Amino acid sequence: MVRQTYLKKGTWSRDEDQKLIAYIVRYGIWNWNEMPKHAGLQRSGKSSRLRWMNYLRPNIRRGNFTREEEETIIRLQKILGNRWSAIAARLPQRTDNDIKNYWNTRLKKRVISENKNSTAATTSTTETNSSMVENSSDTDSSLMLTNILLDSPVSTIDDLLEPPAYSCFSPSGSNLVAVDDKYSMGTDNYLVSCWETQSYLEQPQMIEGLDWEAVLPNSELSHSHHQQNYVPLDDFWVNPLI
DNA sequence: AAAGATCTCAACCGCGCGTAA
DNA sequence: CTTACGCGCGGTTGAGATCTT
Repeated sequence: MVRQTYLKKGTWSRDEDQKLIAYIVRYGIWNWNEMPKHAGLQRSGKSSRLRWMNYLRPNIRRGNFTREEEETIIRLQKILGNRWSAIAARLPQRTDNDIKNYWNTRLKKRVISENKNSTAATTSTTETNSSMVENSSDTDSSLMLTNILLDSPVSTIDDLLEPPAYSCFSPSGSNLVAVDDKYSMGTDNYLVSCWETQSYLEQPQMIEGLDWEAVLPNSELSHSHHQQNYVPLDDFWVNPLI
C-alpha cells in the first residue's frame, strides 16, 4: 500500500519561507519536486516554485504600480494579449502574477471605460484601428501595429518578447541564469554572488518578519553574529538550518 | 457599530511544451 | 516513436481586507 505524503496547502508561514530561502541560498534550484522534501517542507514542488517566483526571490517589487508601469502594461496587453510572462519580462521587478492581478482588478476596467468614452467620441476612426487589432492574423500587419503602438521602435515581435537582462534569477528557467558575464550559470555560488552584490541584502524590509540573518549564513552580517550557529553544508541534509 | 458588498492578491489547478530515457 | 517527468503559463478561486450602507 502506498501512503500518500501529506502536502500542506494555503498560505505560507514565515517559517516555511525561511526554510525555502535557506535551502535555495545553500543549494540553488535543482529540482522543484525534490527540493521541498530536503528543505523540510511539506509542500509540493509546484507550490514552492510559485512561492519563490512570486514572492521570495530577489529583486521583486510589490504594490504601487507607477503610472509608467500602468501605461506599459496597457500597451503591451493590447499587443500581446494575456501573455503575462512576456509582459512581465518588460517590467523589471514585477512578476507575471502581480501584473495579471493588477490588470484583472484595475486596469481592465479602466481600459474598458476609456474605450467606451473614446468610441463614443470618435466612432469612425477607432473602429478602423480596433478592427485592425482584433481581426489581424497577418504577421506583417500586426508587426506594423506593434511599431505604431509602441513608442520605441521594435523591429520584430521576437525583439518585443526578448526578456531584458536585469534579474539575478531567471524568471522562467529552472536554473539560475546569469545577467551578465560576471557570473556563471546555475550554481549556488552564483546565488551567493547575487546576494553579496546587494540584490538580496536589500530585501529584508520587503518581507516583514523574516529572520534574514538566519537565512543568509554566508553574509558578513551573519558571519560576525551567528558563526556558532552555522550548520556545515554536509549536515544540512540531516539537520535543516531552520 | 454591524452587516453586507466589493476588492485584492496569494495560491491553486489544469494544460501544454520541452526534454530525457 | 512513445512515455514519463519537470516546468512554466494563464485562468480561476477564496480568504482576508476594505468600503458602503
